[in-house]
Amino acid sequence: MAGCRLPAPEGTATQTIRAGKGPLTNSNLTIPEPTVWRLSLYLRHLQQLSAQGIDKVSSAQLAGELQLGSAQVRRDLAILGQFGRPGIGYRVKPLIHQLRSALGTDRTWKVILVGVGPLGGALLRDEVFSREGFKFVSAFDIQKAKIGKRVGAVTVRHIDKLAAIVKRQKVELAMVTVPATAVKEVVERLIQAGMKGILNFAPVAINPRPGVTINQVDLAAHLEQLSFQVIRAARTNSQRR
Amino acid sequence: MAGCRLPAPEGTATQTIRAGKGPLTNSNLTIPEPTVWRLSLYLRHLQQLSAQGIDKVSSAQLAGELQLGSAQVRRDLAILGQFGRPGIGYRVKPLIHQLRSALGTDRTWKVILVGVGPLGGALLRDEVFSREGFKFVSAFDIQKAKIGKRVGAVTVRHIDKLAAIVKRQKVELAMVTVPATAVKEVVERLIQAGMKGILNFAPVAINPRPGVTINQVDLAAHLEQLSFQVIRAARTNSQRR
DNA sequence: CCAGGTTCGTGAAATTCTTCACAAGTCGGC
DNA sequence: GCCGACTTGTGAAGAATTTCACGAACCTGG
Repeated sequence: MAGCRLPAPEGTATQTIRAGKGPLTNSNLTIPEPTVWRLSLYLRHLQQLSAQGIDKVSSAQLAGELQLGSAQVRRDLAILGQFGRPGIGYRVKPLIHQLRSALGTDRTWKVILVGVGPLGGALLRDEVFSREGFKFVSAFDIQKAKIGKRVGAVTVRHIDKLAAIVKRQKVELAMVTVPATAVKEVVERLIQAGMKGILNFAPVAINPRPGVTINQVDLAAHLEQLSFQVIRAARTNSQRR
Repeated sequence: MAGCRLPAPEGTATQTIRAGKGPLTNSNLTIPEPTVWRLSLYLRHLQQLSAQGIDKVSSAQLAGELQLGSAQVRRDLAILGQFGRPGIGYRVKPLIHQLRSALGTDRTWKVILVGVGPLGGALLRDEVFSREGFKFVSAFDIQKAKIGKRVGAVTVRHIDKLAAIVKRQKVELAMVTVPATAVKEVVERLIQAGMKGILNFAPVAINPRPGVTINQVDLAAHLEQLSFQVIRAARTNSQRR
């Protein structure tokens, strides 16, 4: 999170379904940070609806299922352009397409993973990523014993091969699942190799470089948030006497 | 940074923590949601500093390392009570203690995990959780082949034993790493068993029950956020001509 | 074609969160 | 004991986000 609130010109596909009315295509709008996060939520949920054969949905329905306000849903979706139709709701398929376009997953991203421990291995095997447009092209580790092994769809290579492969294949995203002590060096290598985005799973803060986006996934923090909320719930309950 | 916002916007309640004077304390203050998330950040970073033998730190220093404003750091920490000393900064150890107290990790939480696939196995083996006060007491799966195996510190049991063990051991938190199709049923069982907090790793929205906190960790969403930011960075760069 | 029931998009209000800016506490040196 | 350099905590201002509430679009059935 940090101070990451940059302008986000949203000038994507101009596919305006509506006929008749002026094609109010989206223009240079900055998408609020909290909204971007919710876009992922919407996308995920719409995909489920789509899988169930549902082809239209109202803001109220989405809101109910995702525990949000309907106005919020409408405001969020309106940022992508006019997709809803009054009296009808949103058509699921086009909306999914538009969300992917906004998030950047309307194409395939090449991804590498560094650190094939238990967590790294699990991520390599998880099909959810390829389903969403992220394709592992290689994995790296420093332990000899792991080199050459096949995990998920890729073969583990020695980390010294990293730069070469990243450059040859023009990989733009990386997931880092190495021990905390190794993170700094690995990230440094990745940046040198020209990586554009890095997802770090170790609880270590990295000072960023211009032109490179570094995000962190802190699993312990997720549990802490849960613990906090559980306590809070208990407290407010007992106070509600 | 990463998990900026909570994946699942929960019923925004209010937590009260009281700020008195001395070391302990806290009372009726509602902690803003974004702040709670940052508290985890601070905690993680302070633990690192502490491990390096550093015993005091200023808001400006923390802010620099975590990419925040110093005022924000001070405002956040001030919620816990007066811990800083003008001219000095914050003492690391007590601050850690206070953060853990606020987040609820000043004690040990018993945790179970349901769904011992690759991801579940990785989580069971990850020591970061016990380091932060979360202790796995058992793991469950439905596949016969896995029952009885030892993963990390626990033995895998059949899911039918879930309710009994949860009740006997008074487990309050659960991590769910089962396939999307099974989530609903598993969550239902957990709630029946009296679970207080549930962390769901499948990309499925769950409708919450009163008294139970359900949070979601959506790994694909984290990648999507990264992809979005990378695109945005590229765009703003090219526009800056 | 109208009436009644829905539902979107969006100004404007309300709320929440962040940043500014400064009084006041703390330290070390002399 | 006083000075200058630092640093916190916090009112107040500012910015961002959410929510309200309403006009207009849209469908169905008469």
